[in-house]
Amino acid sequence: MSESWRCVVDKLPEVVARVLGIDKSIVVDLINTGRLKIAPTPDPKMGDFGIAVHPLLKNTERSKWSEIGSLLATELYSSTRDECWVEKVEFVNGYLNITINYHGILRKLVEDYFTGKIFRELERVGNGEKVVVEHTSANPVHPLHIGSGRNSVVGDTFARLLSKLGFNVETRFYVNDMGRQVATLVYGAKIVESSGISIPSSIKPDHWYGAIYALTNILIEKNKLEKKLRDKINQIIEKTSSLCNPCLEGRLEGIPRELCFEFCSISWRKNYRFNIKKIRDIYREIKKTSKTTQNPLITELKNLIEEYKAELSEYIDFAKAEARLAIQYPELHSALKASIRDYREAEEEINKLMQLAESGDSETISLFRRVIEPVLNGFKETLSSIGIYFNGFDFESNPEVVKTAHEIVEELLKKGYAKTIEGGAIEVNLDYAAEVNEKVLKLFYPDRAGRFIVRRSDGTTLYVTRDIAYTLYKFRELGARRVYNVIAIEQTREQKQLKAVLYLLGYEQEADNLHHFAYEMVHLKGMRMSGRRGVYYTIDEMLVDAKTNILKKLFEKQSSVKLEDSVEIAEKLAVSNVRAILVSVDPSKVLVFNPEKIGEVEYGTIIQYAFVRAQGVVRNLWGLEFLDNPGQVVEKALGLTSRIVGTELTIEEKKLVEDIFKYPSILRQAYSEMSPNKILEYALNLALDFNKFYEKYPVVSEKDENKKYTRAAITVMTLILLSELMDILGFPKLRKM
RNA sequence: GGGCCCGUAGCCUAGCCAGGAUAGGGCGCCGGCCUGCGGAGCCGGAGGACCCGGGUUCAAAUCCCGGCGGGCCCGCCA
Repeated sequence: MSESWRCVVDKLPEVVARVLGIDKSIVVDLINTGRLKIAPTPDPKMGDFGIAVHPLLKNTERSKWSEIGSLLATELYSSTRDECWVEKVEFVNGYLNITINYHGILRKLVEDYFTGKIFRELERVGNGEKVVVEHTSANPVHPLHIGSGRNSVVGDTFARLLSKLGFNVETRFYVNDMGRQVATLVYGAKIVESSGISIPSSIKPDHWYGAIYALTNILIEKNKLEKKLRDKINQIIEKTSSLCNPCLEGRLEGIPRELCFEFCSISWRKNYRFNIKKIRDIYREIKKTSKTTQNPLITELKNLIEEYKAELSEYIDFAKAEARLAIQYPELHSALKASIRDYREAEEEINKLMQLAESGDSETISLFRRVIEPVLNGFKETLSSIGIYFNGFDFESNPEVVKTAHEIVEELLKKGYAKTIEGGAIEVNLDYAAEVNEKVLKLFYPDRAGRFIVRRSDGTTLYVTRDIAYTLYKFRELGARRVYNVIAIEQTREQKQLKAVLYLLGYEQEADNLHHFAYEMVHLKGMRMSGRRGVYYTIDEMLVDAKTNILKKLFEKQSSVKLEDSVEIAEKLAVSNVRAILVSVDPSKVLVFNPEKIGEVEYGTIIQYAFVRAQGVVRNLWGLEFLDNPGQVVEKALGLTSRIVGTELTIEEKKLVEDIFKYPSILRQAYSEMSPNKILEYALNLALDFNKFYEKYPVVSEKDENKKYTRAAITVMTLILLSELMDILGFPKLRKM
């Protein structure tokens, strides 16, 4: 269809110039500047696409529009009918509506698709260029949840798309094995190990270690908060006590007597058991008083109590999380609780572990690796269940990369972009860099570029520093010509800093070819996820929920599918639906997901169903199984080319032909705009349009041979495209359902 | 305080960058349709201040300005 557009647009200037007696170049200019626009019509009855010619008629009286318009239509028709597959041109209130001869297009499509020309052309986009896609890269301290799942699916889908476009794609998982979070996990795991507890064979390792991490973190944080709360209470007691006498003696302006009594009550009973409830009562009174009084002592006390309340609610969150985990994992809870008594000791231990790991202490590094390994195995298991595999895992603690990180710091110092600041840390001044380097300026504009630390005062590197080194590794060691980092949008600043440093160090090409593929967060309805508290909705659970839902439906409708097949089918549909949900929304938008409604979002099922139906047609037509031998089906279909003649296409058929025509441009668009959601949307539309076509027009039993083979060709093209799209979307392919 | 992103029916979403006709889908809701290439479907219906207010234009969901609401970022964290 777009070829027809282009063709018509090419002819347009000459026709318009002739009819309106204006200069051809004016029209060309209007088209090039987008003032003359071409777009699909809102209703196929009006034609297939229309050109809005209002700007040309601007100076013409409205009453003469139809006269001139009709003339334009006739002239345009006669000069495009043969070359541009145009069947009809009509003028309707300011639009030239063009109806296409779909048969011409269909014949071309059939040839291009069945000879594979379309797919070969698409592979020339990448032309074998090496591209590294880093995705998932979740901290190995808890199982993959729906947020990391979005990363995985978006990244994997994009990588698959790049492969289809002929890029030589390598996917990498960056394992963070030396940060504070991992150190916390290792600290907890050591306690568990020394208590003689080993992982039960029935529990998936990432979930087990996720519980250890959460409990360790919770116990430390709780302990810390307990101490803070106690301090705060003491401060409140002190404050109120000091107010007691002055208040009673009427030396505090604007404070009611009742409040004074409350103050004193606290003061007088401070040597007995303290009643926490009292604080609430006082707070209520103080809030009332603070509305009428400006007394700074009251404001001070109010702030103090508000801080206390905030800390208390945080404490309660942790306590709840602890209680839940204590019930689920009693042995872990009691072991950890017995050992984590003072948060200062624990944090000291954790810091020690971090420093040892960063300094390259081989024993510590291997301890870290040993703890992380089972978690990574859990990740791999989850990911493989949704069809995601990596070409490699890169460890942050890799000595080579750490060494490069230090070299980068030296280089930055030498070039004058970084300097040692007070306290001994090394800081990069990007504000200065932005003044001398336009690329850096543009990267952050209109925001200030700012400064950031690349080496701590104790000599260790930071995440960004190591990330810079890792990026160079991707280009130099992995041989990437281009790199996509699928990383949460919240890390945009860090990704810019990384890019800026590449520019500053003279890696201009690498910086230009480094892309941050940013995606927004996933919010769960009715749940605030937090890895630190062990609250998350995991991919594993999501898959089970989806599967259960599908099975329930399957049994309700009493399908002809055999019982032993139904579980497998439900599993594959679950994978499709889960992947579809996670890729369905534009990456720049927050994805809100309600686990309760998992059975209601079934994009995957819809696509699978169309795929199964199309296979059914081929099966009945030629007795061929597409999944066993797609080549044979295509060959058979190619034989139809000569038999596609003459018949008028129905609206549903036209719609499908249009869809099929769009395929290459959709892939290119999804690639250049980094929006894999467009692939899903397109696949969904194709499936829906196919369902409508399928419902209305028989293929196998059609008596009119022209119609029959035309429809067969459309069906096979749809089948091939659905198959290609499912490759990209990472759906398993069903034969029956 | 500064910077970025998002705001489209009860819910979710496309369209916005490159302004055009009746704002496209899906879920949910209501009403129809099974001797069929498998009904996990199809047909029809109800349901919209395209967040608000200005501006530019023959024409604004789309561009510009100003608000409002939500999210994210501005660490010797990762």
